[in-house]
Amino acid sequence: MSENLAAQSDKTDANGKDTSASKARLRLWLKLLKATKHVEAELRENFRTGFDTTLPRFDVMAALYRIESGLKMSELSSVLRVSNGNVTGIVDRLVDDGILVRVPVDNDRRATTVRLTKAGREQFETMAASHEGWIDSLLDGIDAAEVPHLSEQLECIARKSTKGED
Amino acid sequence: MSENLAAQSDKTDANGKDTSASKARLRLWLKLLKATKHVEAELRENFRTGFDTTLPRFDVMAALYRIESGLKMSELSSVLRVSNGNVTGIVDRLVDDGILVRVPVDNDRRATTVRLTKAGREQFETMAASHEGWIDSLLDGIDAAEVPHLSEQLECIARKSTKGED
DNA sequence: CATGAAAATTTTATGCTTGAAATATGTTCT
DNA sequence: AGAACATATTTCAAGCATAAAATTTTCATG
Repeated sequence: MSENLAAQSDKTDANGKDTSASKARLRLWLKLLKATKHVEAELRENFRTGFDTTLPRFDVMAALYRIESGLKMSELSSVLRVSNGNVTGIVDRLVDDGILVRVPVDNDRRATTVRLTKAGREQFETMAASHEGWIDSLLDGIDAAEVPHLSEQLECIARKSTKGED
Repeated sequence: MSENLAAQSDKTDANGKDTSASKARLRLWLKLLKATKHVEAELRENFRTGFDTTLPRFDVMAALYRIESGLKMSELSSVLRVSNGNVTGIVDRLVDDGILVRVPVDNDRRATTVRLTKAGREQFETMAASHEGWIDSLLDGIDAAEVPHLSEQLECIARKSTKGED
């Protein structure tokens, strides 16, 4: 849990804020969380009012759009990093809406592949264009020149779990 | 939705990656999301196995710990930026567990104030110490010198919604 | 080929989250 | 006082999310 615990003891700045490294990281985390939640909330609202859909549905569609041959349920679940049961529910609803189809897998009756329908692909393309615009304007407070550096810092956080495949 | 759309047209780098500003922001957003989800997942797991509780419960307790006099349901909901109905449910369960009490508000029988019990304060202190340590180690890939700059960038994203009260 | 372990998925129980409708109380204005 | 509006909270329906148990099918091995 970090080696230099002995060294730091309630330093505070002129405003009384704790300046220890761990408090600074805690504040950074809160800001990270706040920024992310803010963007997520805006996106959710935009998806809801603009397309009557949700972020999780969009995420599933996005994953399947890239892989035209489709993905197995377990692959979807691992790409999206959500639980198996969760994927089952989201996919069920997307199938009901004609956006996805389940295709049996040859030689393995346990598994099913999931693919976008034509309608699903078309809907995704429309939504993806809007989505990119929304993100662009939500993040327009960030100087373009800073983006690479910022990206790199964020990688440092995510890196430890996932063998970073972009 | 951003003024300079006419100017950018499918530039790609040596690896075929789209290098337009909006794609770069999109990738930044995906990294931001990934980092945040990763930390959240670790925290959830730690709260679950270590204290048999959840992040939303901790958030409620944290908000109430700072304000000893308690908060009204609506205040909690606005501090935490979650819906009213959501707070109702979380508070209900925390009250059942003896961590919170509901106190009627004088002169307004519509409202109730919510406060931590003594047990609640004690539990929170224990958990907050662990929480700070978890964050410290989850973010230890970030150079301490970078924290202020990074914080500032993140503020740029969150700023547009919330009149930033830290 | 039987049996048991492993794999893919679904089901179940519980909780978080939202938006909208409902309930109850308070305030204002005539 | 009564009507109309506003505020505080809860309830409701739907969906998202998890972990754990259950189901079905496959595979390996004796």
